[in-house]
Amino acid sequence: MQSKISRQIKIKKILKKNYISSQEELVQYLANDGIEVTQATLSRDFRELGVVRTSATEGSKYTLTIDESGKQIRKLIAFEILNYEHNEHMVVVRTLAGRAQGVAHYIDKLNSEFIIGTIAGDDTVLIIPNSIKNISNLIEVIHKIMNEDQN
Amino acid sequence: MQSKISRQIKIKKILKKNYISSQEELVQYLANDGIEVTQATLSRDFRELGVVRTSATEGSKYTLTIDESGKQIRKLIAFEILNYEHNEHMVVVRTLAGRAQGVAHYIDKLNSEFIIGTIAGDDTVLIIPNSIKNISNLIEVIHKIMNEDQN
DNA sequence: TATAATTATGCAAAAAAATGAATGAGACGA
DNA sequence: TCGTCTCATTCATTTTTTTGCATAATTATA
Repeated sequence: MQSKISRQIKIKKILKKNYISSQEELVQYLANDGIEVTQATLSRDFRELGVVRTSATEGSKYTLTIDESGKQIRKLIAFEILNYEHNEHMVVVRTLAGRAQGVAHYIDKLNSEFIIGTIAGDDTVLIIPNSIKNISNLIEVIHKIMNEDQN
Repeated sequence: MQSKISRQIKIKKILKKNYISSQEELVQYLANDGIEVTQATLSRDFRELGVVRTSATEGSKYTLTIDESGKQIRKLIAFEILNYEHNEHMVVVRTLAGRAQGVAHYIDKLNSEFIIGTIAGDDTVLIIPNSIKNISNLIEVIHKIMNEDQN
């Protein structure tokens, strides 16, 4: 029996390549790969991975959503952000090298009313508030992201 | 604050702002923030976070390395990569939306002899081999990254 | 080199996460 | 409405991870 993460990696691959329309079906696919799990576990995996049922031409199938709502993504972002600073006009977030684009993308997708845009370099994200009056609200948003750890 | 991840986030912040030259010292800082841990735990945290002792002007201090060797980064990359495909000339890796830059950065830093460069869009990384003869070696590298989960 | 200071690690306990079995909940067609 | 199918959830259990303590190993210092 492999680890959870390797099972989830496998799930991503299978969903990408095959037409899977029920969790039980995926149980079979995984079994063929020597991974034994029950439907209950897949239900949880799907939630964590952000898998959704989409209606295809023939019936419906499961697809990977590339959305940013998964719990793992949130943890990931928290890990990537090192710190932040701000002045009266904007907030600058420092990230691990090469991760700024990803962090900015996540922040964009939050659709926060306080943010009108982000710009990302290699390890720096610039966040522009909709008003300088909202800098503090904006900081609160960032702070929350950094301390993301509730399950 | 209780979880490991939030403690490590805090550690990153503290190291960034303060001059910490021993693990015991950090124990104190954390205690001031209401986080109680022992030196043993910090020793392990440092390894996981890639914290190193650097010699500063006055003595030595601990610094965050922004390197790509940490175990957490490897797991993260494996999570971000969805799949890959290739033709005779190159390999194309698909990632979660907005994560391609980060993945490409990681791949660059591998300094693989088989890779002469990467180009990243939003969710796609193009990897160019040093020779078309090495496509298979290159694929092996990618494959290994995707299945990164040994502890 | 000897001593002190600091960090890493083996081990056991505690805490947290993952999992399966059973079952509840919801959708859908007969 | 009833029965069927599928997914989500609860509960109990197993497995894994985290952690502190004690101490070994290492590093710095006199």
